[in-house]
Amino acid sequence: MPFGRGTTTTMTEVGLPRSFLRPVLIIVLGNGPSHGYELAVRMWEFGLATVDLAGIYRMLRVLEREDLVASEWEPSGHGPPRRVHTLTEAGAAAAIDHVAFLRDVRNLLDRALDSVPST
Amino acid sequence: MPFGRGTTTTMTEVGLPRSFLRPVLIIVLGNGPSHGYELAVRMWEFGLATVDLAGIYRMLRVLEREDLVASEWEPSGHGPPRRVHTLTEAGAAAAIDHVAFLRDVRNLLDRALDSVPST
DNA sequence: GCGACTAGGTGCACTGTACATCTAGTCGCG
DNA sequence: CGCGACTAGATGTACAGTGCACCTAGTCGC
Repeated sequence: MPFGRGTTTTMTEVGLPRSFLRPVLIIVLGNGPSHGYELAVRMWEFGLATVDLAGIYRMLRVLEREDLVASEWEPSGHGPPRRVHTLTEAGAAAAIDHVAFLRDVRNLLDRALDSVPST
Repeated sequence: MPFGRGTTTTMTEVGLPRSFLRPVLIIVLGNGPSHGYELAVRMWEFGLATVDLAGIYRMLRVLEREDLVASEWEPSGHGPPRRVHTLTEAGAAAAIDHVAFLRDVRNLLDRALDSVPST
């Protein structure tokens, strides 16, 4: 999974639209603290189609301003220092909400797709 | 279902994110030609959370520029004339693609939600 | 004539995002 | 040592999408 600089990992297969960046980012952070670069991998595995590193870093700053995420620098001794992000309590609550949101979207799609005649 | 002027029908229940406006609009148009005002109702029934009339009219113009939609004015004898929109051949093909897209999103969400420990 | 309702549309400010570009750390190699 | 590859994070900018307020214009009932 190579995440080149401004790369946008355009998979041949489809993926979740970019508008899921925020919920997915919070949810994968619920699987344990991590730094942006690795979060990109997790999000990609989660099904997000286009994973833009720049967008992730920006979103992490936004979430930090909103107190859903806290971060601290950690020397890696194997490259530049990493900024490790953790969900705050509010963030963990948000994660639960976002999972519920994704579930709702899935259920809506289920119902909606039933009503579509064509295949 | 009252769609006041700049109304944004904020349902208490959740709904599909606004980023689905384009695919949903094309899909509901596949159920038969219609005018913007009624399309809003169909989209709302389809599960779209926030239905902004202004956004729909704008999107219809965009789709027309892209030759996915054709429109003609029709006097209604019961209010102002309506602009009735029809899918072009390319639009019908796009509708099929968009249904497939929604199906893919649902399947991705299915898999992704399985991997989430919490409930 | 006037207000309610239907239908369509514009203007504008704000947000989100893609893409390019930049900094800076480690490691391996000649 | 000097240099390139790789990892990690960040900014700058231009452009698209959207939310909200507002505007036009038709019919109908009073």
